[in-house]
Amino acid sequence: MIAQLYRSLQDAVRAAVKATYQIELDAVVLERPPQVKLGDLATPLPFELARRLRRSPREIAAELAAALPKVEGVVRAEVAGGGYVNFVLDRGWMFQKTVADSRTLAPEPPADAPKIIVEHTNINPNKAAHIGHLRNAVLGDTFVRLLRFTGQRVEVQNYIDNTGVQVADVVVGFQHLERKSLAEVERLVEQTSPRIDYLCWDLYARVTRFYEEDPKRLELRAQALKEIEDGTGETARLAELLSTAIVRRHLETAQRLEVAYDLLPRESEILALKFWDAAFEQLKQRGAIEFAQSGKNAGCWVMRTSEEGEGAGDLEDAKIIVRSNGTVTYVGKDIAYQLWKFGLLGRDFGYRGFYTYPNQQVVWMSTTDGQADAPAFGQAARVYNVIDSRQSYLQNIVAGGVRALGYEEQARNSVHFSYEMVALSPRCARELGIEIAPEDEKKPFVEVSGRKGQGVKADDLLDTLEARALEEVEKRHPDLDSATQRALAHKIAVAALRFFMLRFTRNTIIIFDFKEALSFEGETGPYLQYSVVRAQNIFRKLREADPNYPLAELPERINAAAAQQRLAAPEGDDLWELVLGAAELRWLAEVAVREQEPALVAKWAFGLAQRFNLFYHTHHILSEADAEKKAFLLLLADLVQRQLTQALALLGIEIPEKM
RNA sequence: GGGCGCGUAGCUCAACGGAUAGAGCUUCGGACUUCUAAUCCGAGGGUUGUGGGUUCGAUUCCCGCCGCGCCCGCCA
Repeated sequence: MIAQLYRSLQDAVRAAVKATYQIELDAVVLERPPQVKLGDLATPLPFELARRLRRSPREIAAELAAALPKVEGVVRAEVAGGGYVNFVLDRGWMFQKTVADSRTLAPEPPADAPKIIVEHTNINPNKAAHIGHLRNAVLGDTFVRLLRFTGQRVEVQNYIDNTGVQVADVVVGFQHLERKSLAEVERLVEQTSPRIDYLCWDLYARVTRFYEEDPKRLELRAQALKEIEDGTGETARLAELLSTAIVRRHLETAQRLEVAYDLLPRESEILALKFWDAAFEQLKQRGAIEFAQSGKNAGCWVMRTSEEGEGAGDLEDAKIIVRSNGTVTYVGKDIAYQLWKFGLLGRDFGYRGFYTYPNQQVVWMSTTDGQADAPAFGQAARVYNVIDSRQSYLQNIVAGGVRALGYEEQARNSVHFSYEMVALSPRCARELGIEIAPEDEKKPFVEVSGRKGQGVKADDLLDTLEARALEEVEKRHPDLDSATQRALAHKIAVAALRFFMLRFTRNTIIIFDFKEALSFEGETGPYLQYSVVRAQNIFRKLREADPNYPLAELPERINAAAAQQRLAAPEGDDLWELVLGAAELRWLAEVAVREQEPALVAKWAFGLAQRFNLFYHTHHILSEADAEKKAFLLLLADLVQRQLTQALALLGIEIPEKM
């Protein structure tokens, strides 16, 4: 609700400044005063104007307050502190508007609205998903939810590198370490214990050691890679079998966490459908890449890394796109893929339905031929690539490639949604039995490494969380049947995990530690769920005690004047802060999208839950004797419950029926 | 060597250039016959790495230094 009010207030301040001082402002800073007593919104603008006008900030603040045009919802503007203008909102009006807003669904975007593609997860299909992948998937999925909530049309892609060296490595493992035939691996893929992604987790680490023992064995990898890229023959079949089976496991893991995708584009189709050839032609024609005649990059096609202009980038520092043996690098394929996302490649994948979620939503996968009834993919107006910050150099090259082709707008809309990695705390590494190399002894953390098999597997962590949650549920609800208990424990575990991944801002390295990740108390997902469950319990008890209580009539019954009476300062300050918090949801979601920072939503939701818990302790609603006050408190609890439930849905957290 | 990032309470983290730098955890003390305590209240905790600069105002912007991390491959 507060979003429109922010905007109209900013416009009003801008108008007042223009009318009074003939100054055009582009942005007006609005903030929350430190205490609600001082007002509900404030601008420090007079300080800034004081310099330009050579007058005291307080004088200017007074003039601005007087010159402010009428803004609906704002009762008055006043001078505060050394020169702030503080705004006081109409509490009753805000309450009524927020209640109405919380009961209104945002309209679906039209089918031809500009499309946003979010690419996330992108786990190599050669091993189980680990906590690093989890941060990527949870950040990406939450961002998708935020985009959709703010009215955007979104397509979610999870790129599958099914023909790369990592898949080649496990293929080498099966062929040369395990000495398994294709038929034998087919049986392994079907079995549930050990599941194939776990089995490959260990095998991948063994293959790494196998190479280290004798580097000549890397020739086996090169040979396997060549056969996989070629796409025919037994080795390619084995790679296809393994990668597809592991992708299925990854989808199931993601599904446990409420993470879903629309499309799985695969590298095998990028190769088979000659996406690179199309991109290569464009890059050569527009001079975006150059053939190095001499120097260390002789025989390669390279792209200059610095922008045009005087530096112009040295050919020696340029990034190799095509090797001297004529094969394309990973970045080259990535440029082709990026061009395809914007509909700039002039080619398309075929598509087939690959996996169906319980809600009947289909995940599509790229193929060479494809189904006629497939939806239209790609053709995005903007692309977010959710990839950790270690790849920012390569992401810059991808966007640079798009720009070098003359697609300036698409280059600007190629966004690297960057975040820091998840690492293991030294204690955690010890608990996992990871040997720490002597030179790494003093490091503050241990990097997760799929190659070395060092890390916490996503499903293991979720299993542990579910077991912990189940203990708590059994303790509190011994009467419930086992299936119900498990369902509750699952929701709580997901909340703990997703919130843990979201409470850190993007550029904070998460140093993973079991003690913190397994907590259900304090700043955690279960705390938030518990707050909502408490609100729900009030209404459940009310229905039990008084089935005919006219809940549906409350929004009509509590008009602005009635709400104002309850919220009036100073007695109503605490309740008003709760209303103000609840009103911020949509505004906050917009900020989180603009800043690409899902943690803002997590922090905000936690703050609102804290205020609600305090409210819950302070006001015992059901025993309230004053019927009108009780009605108001009920509607307020209902409002907060709705907004918190919505906020948690944005974080991918569901509300258990009981806790 | 070059590029990017980080350094805030004992620990883990917040804080669009604004008012008294805030949370959680930990520690200590208190609140359950109640809408279930996965909760709440109170206390303790800070030279925001360091030295300068810009500014009415700096945790935030700029520069130097110290410490730490990541990236810089004809790997992906």
